Amino acid sequence: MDKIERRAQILARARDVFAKRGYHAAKIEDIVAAAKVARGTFYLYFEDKRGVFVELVDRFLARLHLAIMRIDPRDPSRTVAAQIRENIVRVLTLFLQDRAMTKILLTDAPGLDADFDRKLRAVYEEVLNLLAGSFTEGQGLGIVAAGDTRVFAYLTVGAIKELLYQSVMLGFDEGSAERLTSEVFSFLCRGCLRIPDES
Amino acid sequence: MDKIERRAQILARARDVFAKRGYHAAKIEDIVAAAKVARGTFYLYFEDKRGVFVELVDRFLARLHLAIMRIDPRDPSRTVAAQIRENIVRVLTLFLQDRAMTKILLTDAPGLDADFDRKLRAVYEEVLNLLAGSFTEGQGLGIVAAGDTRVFAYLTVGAIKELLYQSVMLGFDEGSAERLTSEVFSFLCRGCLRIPDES
Amino acid sequence: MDKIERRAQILARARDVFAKRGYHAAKIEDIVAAAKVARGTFYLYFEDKRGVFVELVDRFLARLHLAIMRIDPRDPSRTVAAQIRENIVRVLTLFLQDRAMTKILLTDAPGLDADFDRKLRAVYEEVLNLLAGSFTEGQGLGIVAAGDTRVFAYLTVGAIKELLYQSVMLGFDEGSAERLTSEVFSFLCRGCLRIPDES
Amino acid sequence: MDKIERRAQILARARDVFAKRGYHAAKIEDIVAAAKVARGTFYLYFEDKRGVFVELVDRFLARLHLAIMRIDPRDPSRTVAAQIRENIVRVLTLFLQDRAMTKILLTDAPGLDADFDRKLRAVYEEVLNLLAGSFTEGQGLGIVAAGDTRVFAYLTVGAIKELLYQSVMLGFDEGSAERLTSEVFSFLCRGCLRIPDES
DNA sequence: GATGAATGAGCATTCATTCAT
DNA sequence: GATGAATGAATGCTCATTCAT
Repeated sequence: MDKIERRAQILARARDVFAKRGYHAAKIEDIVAAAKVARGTFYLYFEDKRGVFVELVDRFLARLHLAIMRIDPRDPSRTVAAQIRENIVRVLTLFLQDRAMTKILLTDAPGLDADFDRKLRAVYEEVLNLLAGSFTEGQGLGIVAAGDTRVFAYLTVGAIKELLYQSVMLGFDEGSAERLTSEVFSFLCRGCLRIPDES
Repeated sequence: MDKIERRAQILARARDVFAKRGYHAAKIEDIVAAAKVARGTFYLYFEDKRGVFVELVDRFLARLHLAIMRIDPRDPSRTVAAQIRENIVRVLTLFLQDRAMTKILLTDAPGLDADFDRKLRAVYEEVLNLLAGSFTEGQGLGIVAAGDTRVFAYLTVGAIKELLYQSVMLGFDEGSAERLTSEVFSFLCRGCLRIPDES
Repeated sequence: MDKIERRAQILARARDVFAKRGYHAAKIEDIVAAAKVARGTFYLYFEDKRGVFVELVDRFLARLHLAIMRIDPRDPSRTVAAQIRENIVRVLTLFLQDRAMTKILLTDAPGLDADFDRKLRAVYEEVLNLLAGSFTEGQGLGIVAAGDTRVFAYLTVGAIKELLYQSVMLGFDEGSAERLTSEVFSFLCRGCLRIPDES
Repeated sequence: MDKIERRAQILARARDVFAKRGYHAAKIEDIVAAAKVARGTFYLYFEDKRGVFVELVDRFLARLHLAIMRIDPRDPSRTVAAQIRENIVRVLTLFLQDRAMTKILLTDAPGLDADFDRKLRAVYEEVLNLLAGSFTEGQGLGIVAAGDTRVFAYLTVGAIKELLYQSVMLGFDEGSAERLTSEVFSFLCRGCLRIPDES
């Protein structure tokens, strides 16, 4: 087993342990036992416990980044609606394909420490800005409701995060991505209440 | 200062410390220093570190419980819409009035340990069932869209949780409850996209 | 309840707690709870935890002292044998009447700390010297076997201590003193083996 | 130094510390200092403080068990008297060779906690039963005096325990085993008093 | 490189003792 | 005197990290 493989092995087992036990309850002991390497070997490949954790989250965030594509209203080949759905389906699929990382990202990553929180918020901010920006742009095109687009972004992201968390916790399979996308998309288009909104 | 006050004092300072540092980084040392009591005094009022934490969360959840009231479609004095808005405003106000607890509940409470997680999920499940049940009832009355009401519940709760978390992190004041309620209510009624939903 | 009584009350309850739990496992909390006085009251009557313990042992040792009377071979009214038997019966009765103190003296008193151990050894030494001295005297009178009288003293005291300890632990009642005295006396006179001793 | 040696090293130093200070006054700090290992190393080899202590006692009790051999009255090669003397000499030698363990066993082991006390009593009971059984058997063969054999067993064991304790405390050397055996054997055969026993 | 034994700083918790009321 | 809340020194134990082999 070469260095690359060994590193990947530790990373993957660390991910499982973090997902199962949570960052604090996960002991280096658990990780090296799961990865079938010696304690010292762990430190040959990673700076420290925080190091593996951060790398796991960073890698996943990078993939998340790739999954989110800017909507182009002028794209002649795909409607805005289609592009939005594609984004949603890509994001849901990414998360549903990696349950462990979903759990880690949603429950352990925030609160690790001040430094990491800052970085996480920066990434999060970027996603929110992209989303809020798109909403603002969409308002100009008449395809987004009037209102505080930043709040729209929070509500949208929160709705999806919760759906993902519950899906992963309750064990929805990844095939659900399509169905869940429809539900989310509908929710974004028309909400769930059919009550005159006088506000 | 009598026992009740002293207990409240420690509880309040522990809350601040947990909110600021997170459960694991919060040391008993920090708590007693903040509460200006001796180490031993802390253990006079609470079983252990977990004990204060659990009590803080339990108390807050109890208040949350009181803030959520069942919607009565037959109430002649208040429309369903008004009742929903009142619920939302009560919940948002509760959280915005106690930033520390909001942070604790949203980032530290899940992941404390298996036992507490179970309890937390049970409470959460109750809220979700109430909401999903109301949605199902609402579908019969024609005031809730067709679809998986459990998913609606996840999306709704997630949207509100995220909004709250961001509000608290970014420092929105509690006066925002009214405005945020309007945004949430609109979102629930009409979503945010104005795109034909062919799904 | 006056001071004397209160003091006696605490002393008696402390004795029970020490006997039941042992010195280290006995908490001041247990003692004051058993004596039905406040924590602070305990310290009005006794220096500290060690203080009560030492007083209990001292008092008991004083009574033990009184129970052991020098054998007078010239006493015309009582034979030596009778005097020895009386000593044994008095000692056994004293211990059997106060099970708690028996347990405390035999298991907790030695090992309390270096200082107390010294004192205890001094008392013990006195008893041993008295006994060994009597044995030596007895050798002159032909009523004690030849041999190291100090060793005789150890063997005698040890035999009685163990018998007492077992009697108390197994719950012999104090009425057994007479019977046990006969057993001990016989043992001292003739041993238990009927084998020619060629040594 | 390999694992076995290191373990033995800690065990031996812990024994010395327990013997010198007593179980409760012995701090982990003292043990690791004496063993010249780090605090954590101690916990690498033993469960906890109670763990080392129990292991020390268990090991010693196992050796004690081996030292005590059943008397066979039909053995043509050795008289009963010789077998008894051999038992006594083996037991005395074992204890006199390990002063620290003698002190630990006699003063610290009883009273550690309820669980250990139970185990200890069980071992003790076994020895007593063996002894009392032998005495009963001996009565049938006419080589043991009439009387309560269980009491004989208590008296015998107590006499030896005390002799050992004093020997160790006062620093008799192990060469004394032979002489002490003679004294004990005589004591068991003929007692120490030369007074007509009319009981 | 790999190993796993060794390290020791760090922390929660206990409990004898004090002292303001 | 009596009370019991408050105190804080003391200590067992954990676990991330290091380093000799």
